[in-house]
Order: sequence, then structure tokens, then C-alpha cells
Amino acid sequence: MTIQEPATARPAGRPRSEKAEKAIIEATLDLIGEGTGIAELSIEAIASRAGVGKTTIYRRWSNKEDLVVDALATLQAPLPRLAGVSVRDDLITLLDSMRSEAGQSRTRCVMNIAISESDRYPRLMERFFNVAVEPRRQAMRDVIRRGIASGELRSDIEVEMSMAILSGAMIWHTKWGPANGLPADLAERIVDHLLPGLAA
Amino acid sequence: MTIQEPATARPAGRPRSEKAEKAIIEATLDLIGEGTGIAELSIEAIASRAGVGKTTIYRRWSNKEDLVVDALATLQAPLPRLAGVSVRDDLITLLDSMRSEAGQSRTRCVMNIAISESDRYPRLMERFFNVAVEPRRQAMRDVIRRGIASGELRSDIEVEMSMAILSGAMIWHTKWGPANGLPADLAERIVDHLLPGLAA
DNA sequence: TTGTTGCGAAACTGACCCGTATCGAAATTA
DNA sequence: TAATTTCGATACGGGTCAGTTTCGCAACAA
Repeated sequence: MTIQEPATARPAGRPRSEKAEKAIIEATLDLIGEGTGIAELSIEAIASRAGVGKTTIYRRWSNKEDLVVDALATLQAPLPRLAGVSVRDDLITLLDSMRSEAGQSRTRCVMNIAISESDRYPRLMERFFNVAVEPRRQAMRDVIRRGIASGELRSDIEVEMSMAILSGAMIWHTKWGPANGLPADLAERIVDHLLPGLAA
Repeated sequence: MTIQEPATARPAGRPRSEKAEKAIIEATLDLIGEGTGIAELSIEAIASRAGVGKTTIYRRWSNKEDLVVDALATLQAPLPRLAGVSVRDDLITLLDSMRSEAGQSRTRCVMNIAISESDRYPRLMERFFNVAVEPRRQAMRDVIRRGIASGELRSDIEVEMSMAILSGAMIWHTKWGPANGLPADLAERIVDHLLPGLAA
């Protein structure tokens, strides 16, 4: 991506291998995606999985949390495009993207971590929220606010509460719903259960 | 509790100390309540916290999971009494008991575990669900079914979906709501956001 | 070519933990 | 009193892992 013009002069010596760096991040995400919790995640396992010496990891990250922070930050899935026609359609689109992301083992395990380990790794969670959660929350907030402005939704509803209900219902299903995949019309059913109570 | 009549003849030798047993369970719940995950929970830490030799633990439980299963099973909080007058009041009562239980650090951490470690400790989770979760789900299911029968609620709503929405919203707040305690009227606000869409 | 830095592999120290065994003391039955 | 079982403490062998160091080789700049 960058051209041959080093903004700062390249230091002497062998440059750090980008390939190794990517392999380390991939290995980290792989292990997390297989269900390894942050506490169980060991640098040695990551190094071995990445085919890399431990030195190469410690040269880049001073500890496990820093590495995981960087690894999770690479997981930004794109936000879904919203049609912007009706509140119902946009909410279904947003929730359905949560559903399909929950179907991928990596995203699924990252969501698990966000739910379970947020108390113990606050720095990690802060970063993860800024990168992955907040943009989605903002999108949903916009949809609801637009619905209120356009008169589709009542003006006395609590925006944040409505968001919590929608997200909470989907999260509930990803954790305790049927093990073999969530039904395709789940997002639609959630929205249609809540929306009549919010509609003007 | 039991009188001096041993149903089976007491075996010779020093009897097992009930005090030690309770101390072990307490120490286990303490550590879990402090945020220690199941994987990090070590028998040595439990023994040390309980002021007990490791032998005394291994004499009673053959592994960590057995011990945690027994410890969690002692946590059965009583179900709230339902007035049975209106669906709204009963749902608020049920959700509010979730809210207040989430305020206690022990119950809170147990809920965390139920959310995060259910994949890795299925036996533990099965037991925990039977003891703690399913009775509450059944109570909520009854309230909603009664509401449908009485005509308070529409007959075409999905009972399980309504439950998922209510529980999910409360769980969402316990995980990501304000850190310093949930607002007292939270249960009411959740119910009042959903109920208009379900009412007949 | 020389000096510098990164590479993977391996060894190392120092924790922590598991599950078992052993100890002397205490509590109980026969 | 003798036999039995539990008690807490401690030690053990075996394992995993963190983080550091050392090695010989590779890749780069000057």
C-alpha cells in the first residue's frame, strides 16, 4: 500500500517480517475462535500455531493483552447497508447482520469474550467496543431517531431502551437459542414483536 | 437437622467435618464471586482460602467440576411471589428479581459464568439451568400463558420469543448497563416498552 | 564488505498448579 | 485401650507457561 518513500528513514538491519506479524494475529484469532478464553490463551500456543518463535511475539507486544487488543481490532466487519425506507426494514437488516455474524465461529467467540471477560480486561473491552460495538449501536440509534422524526415511531419511547431490548433479544438467542444455527426469520420476528409497541 | 439415629450405622473413625465442607463451598463461591473464572479456579486456592488441606477437598470431590456443581447448587434463590392480578405486575416482579439478584456479586458472577462458560462445562450448566434458570423461565411462561388465556395478551404472540425479549433486555443491562447499580424502575420500563405490542 | 537488526529454535529460571503420598495429631467406635 | 478414619500441613514428581537469553543464520543499509 505504501510507496517506497519512507516518511522516517528506515533503520538499519533486517526489517520485521509482515508475514510473521499476520501469522501471529491469525493464530491468536484462530485460538480464540476455537473457544480458548483469554486466560487460557498462552503465548507459547500462539507462537507454535503461527510457526514463529516466542521472541518474535515479545519483540512486538509486551504482553498478552496488548496482542489480543490488536488482534480483535482487525475484526471489524463492515456495517450493513441500510435501505432507509422503513424503520422496520432497517432494524431487521441490523439485527440480521448480528445473526449472521454470530454464525461465524470467530465472531461468535469474540462476542462470548465481550460478554464474559469484559470485567477482567477493561482495556481490551474498551478498544473492542469502540471498534466493533459502538458503530453498530450508533447505526441502530440513527434508525430509531429517524423513525421518531418521521412519525413512524412514537416520540415518547426511550431510544436506548429500545436498542437494549432489540440487542438483548438477539444476544439471548445467540447464547441459548438452538445450537444448530438461528432461524433465518429470527430478526424479523424480534422486530415484529417489539415494533407494535413503539409504533405511532 | 438429623437426630442421633443413623439410618446406616456410622462407620468407625473420625467423622468428616461439616465445618470444613461448608468452608470449602464458601471459599469456592467467594472466589467465583470475585471474578475468578472456572478455568482459573484452582483447588489449591480454594483449600488455602478455606483453611483446609487439599486432601480434605479431594476426599469429597474427585475433580473441580464436581465441586463447582455442588457449590452452585447451594445458590438457589427463592422465586418471587406473584400477585397474579395483572400480567404487567407479575412480569415486573419477575424481572425485578433478576435485577436485584444481579446486584449481588455472587449471583452476578454466577450469571457471568452461565453466560460465558456454558460451552465448556456442559454438565455444570445443565445442573445450573435445572436448579436456577428453568424455574424462573417456567414462572414467566405461566404468566404469559395466563395473560393469553385471560385475554390480556393477544393470542398470536410467540410465548418463547416474548420471554427471550424480556430476559434479554434485562441481561443486556446487567452486563452493559450503568456500573453502579441498575435503576430501580428498570423492570417497569422494560415491560412497558414491550407490553403495548403484545396487548390485545 | 561490515555492522545492525530480525529470524526461529532451543534452553533456562521461576512461577503456579495437579493429584498423590506421608506425617503427627485429633476424633470417633468397639 | 486399640483400631480406624479424618484432620491440616507439607513434600513430591510431573506438567504448563511466562519471559529472558543465547545460538547460528538471514536480510537489510552504508
